[in-house]
Amino acid sequence: MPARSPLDADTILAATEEILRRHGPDKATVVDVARALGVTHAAVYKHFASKQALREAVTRRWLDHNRDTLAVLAADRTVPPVRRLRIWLHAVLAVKQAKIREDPELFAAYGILAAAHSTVATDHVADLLGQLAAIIADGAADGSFRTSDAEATARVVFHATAKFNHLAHAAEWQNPGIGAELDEVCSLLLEGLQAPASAKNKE
Amino acid sequence: MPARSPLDADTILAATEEILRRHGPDKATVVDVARALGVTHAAVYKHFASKQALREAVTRRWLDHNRDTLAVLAADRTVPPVRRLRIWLHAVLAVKQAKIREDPELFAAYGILAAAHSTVATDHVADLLGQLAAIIADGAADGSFRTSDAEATARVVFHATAKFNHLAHAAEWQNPGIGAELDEVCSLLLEGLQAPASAKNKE
DNA sequence: CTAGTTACAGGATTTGAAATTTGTCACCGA
DNA sequence: TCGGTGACAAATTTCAAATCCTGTAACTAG
Repeated sequence: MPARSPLDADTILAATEEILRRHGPDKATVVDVARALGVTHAAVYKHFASKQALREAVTRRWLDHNRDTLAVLAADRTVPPVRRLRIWLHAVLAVKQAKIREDPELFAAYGILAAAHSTVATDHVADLLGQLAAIIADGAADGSFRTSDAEATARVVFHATAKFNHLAHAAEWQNPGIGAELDEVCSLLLEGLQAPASAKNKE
Repeated sequence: MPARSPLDADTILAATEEILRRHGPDKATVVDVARALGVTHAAVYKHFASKQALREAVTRRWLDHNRDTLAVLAADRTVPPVRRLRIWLHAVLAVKQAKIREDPELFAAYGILAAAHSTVATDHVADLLGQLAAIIADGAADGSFRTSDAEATARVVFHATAKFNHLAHAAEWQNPGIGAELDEVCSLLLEGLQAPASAKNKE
């Protein structure tokens, strides 16, 4: 007797988030999720192919929200590219710091996916690189940045700020000085991006 | 009957390295080390206060060797600072890549220490920062770099190259493109360090 | 045909007892 | 007194049995 509820994917995702928050990513089971919904675990498998797929859907939800938040900053033409780049790089760090503070379990679930080489993580990086490339392209267009290839430059900037965007450094983001460190790295990178004509630094 | 051998700290370290290589850092025990030396494990504790101290001593040996290798590059005044910085940053990566290839178990032992917040790891970072600051100070002195504080700048450069020097990224160092990525980051950083007078990039 | 059920095989995880390891101590010989 | 030994308590690890979880399948109601 199913009693009630049509049980759509979104309802399952909400319940999964709740279970993840309560039990943490290691102890959360599909059976727990089903129990919270008042159905058998097989019902969940009608909507999601695997436990992995369920975890990915939950994480993708959060990452898509982040992507949209950051996209607003990246696309804001009222802010000059030099300043926009700095703001955006800080925001990338800030949204992750906020998640760790408010939803450590869900953040840990994200970490597990990334370690498992899920495409969810790599897709998100691709999204971020696209936004970064857009900022840099804007800067190249208005003459504030000197670059021949905005996408390549975006990758370089992303690598140079790995300490502030890569999951592997999440433990260090608790450190109070981390924002100032990012600021200093930004300053040096911006010097490089704005540098005139280019010195032959291969010398 | 001790039979032979005065058994000094160095002999124990050599045996420990061998055991670590054979068993890996998780399965290597001090009883194993003692057995390999033909003594009881209590004898090992006469020379090292704990298993942790033994692991640290083995790792410190390797790190000190690295430090010395890199110090030669850092102090080589025959190479101009701009080029020396690039070479040194590549060498930091290269020595770690080599260890992973040749001695994966010992490298893993290093990772365990770093995760345990041993001072061995932080001391080594301090050493590297000192070398980096020396290169940058040389560059400031001969006018190739513009900086008011070589040590602060060294920290910034180190953070910006975290992807290529921080243990957390060790898995990515297998990737064939990693050297080229570092090269690109170096180029951008060098542009920033060499940039004239400075643009007010706070704008 | 969709969205649920029960039943079940195979794989992971938990559990608790046994074994091993760590670290200490009293003692011993050169 | 230095460098070793054997015996030991406490903590940790191992291993096998039991349990639980994942994923599939055959079945059912609307």
